[in-house]
Amino acid sequence: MGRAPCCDKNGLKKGPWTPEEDQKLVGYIQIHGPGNWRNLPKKAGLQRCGKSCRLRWTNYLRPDIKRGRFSFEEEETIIQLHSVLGNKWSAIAAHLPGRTDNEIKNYWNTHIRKKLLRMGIDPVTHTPRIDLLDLSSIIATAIRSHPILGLSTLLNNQAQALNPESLRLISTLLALKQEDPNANNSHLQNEEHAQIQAQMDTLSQLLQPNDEINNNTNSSMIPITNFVECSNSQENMNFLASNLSGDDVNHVYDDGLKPKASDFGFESVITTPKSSPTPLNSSSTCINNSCNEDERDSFCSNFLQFEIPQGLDFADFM
DNA sequence: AAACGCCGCAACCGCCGAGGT
DNA sequence: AACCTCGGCGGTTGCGGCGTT
Repeated sequence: MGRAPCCDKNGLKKGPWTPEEDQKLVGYIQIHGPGNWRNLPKKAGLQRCGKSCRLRWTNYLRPDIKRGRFSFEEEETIIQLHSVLGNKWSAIAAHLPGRTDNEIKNYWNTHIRKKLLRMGIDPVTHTPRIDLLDLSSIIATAIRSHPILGLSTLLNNQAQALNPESLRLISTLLALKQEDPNANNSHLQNEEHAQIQAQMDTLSQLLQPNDEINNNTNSSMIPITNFVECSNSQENMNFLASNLSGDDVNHVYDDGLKPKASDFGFESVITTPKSSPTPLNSSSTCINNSCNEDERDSFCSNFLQFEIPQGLDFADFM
């Protein structure tokens, strides 16, 4: 059993603060400073416990608190710091002037966490989790939107026919690829390459029986195995990412600006594979002006590896 | 217009560590 | 060493606003 809550004492008010209470608290602190929180409410004429007063002050009334939406830079910083610090909200807040730990925690739980989950990233470990992805929609959208695969007709008509085993195989394949996102196929170990090839062959077979239209449109098709055989895994992932849709394209940060094209690059967040022939700002990737938030989410889901920002001194965190 | 469900956020709760006695 | 107080932290809750049906 823990200590009894400090608010259990008789007559102490709980719940939302009134403007009058705020005024009393601010007025008292402006004159005397916070001092002893336990004694403060009595001296300030408040029917609150000290803890409640402290929380109200630190999370809401403090004059240096910055309100409004988190900027893209702040969001990026939170994700970076969280990948290093975990749920150390106060430590994270220390690097975001004007933001409280409570505010950051709320923002994490209501926005960032969900976003990461949507991207297939484990919000605890910050690593891609293929089991978190809504693979059916990803694959469906990707294939539907990418004519070079020649599977658009197949999917338009038979998306439901993609059985769970097919999707499982695709997920296995993607997971394999994600183990070494920098790897060019030519660099794959023979064994790994054979494993991927085997997966793709099986997938092709699984797709085949349902692929009536496939047979009618053969002239424009390339084998599905080309999906992994194209220049490298980076392109495969970009291809998937580039075909995802989202709902936050018009997101406006509190600086009044829409995300810039460069924002979508997550330059400081993502480790860009140096071997990639397709730079993040290339027009052939999703990183362009027409890219929306979910697209960049999806992009991150495949490549998200957090770099330590150069400006951060991690001695501070230890 | 009403009912319902979802979401975001302020506030609360319980625990912990530091410091004092 | 044991106990107590206090401030701080992270997890959770509950209410109000908003959108949808």
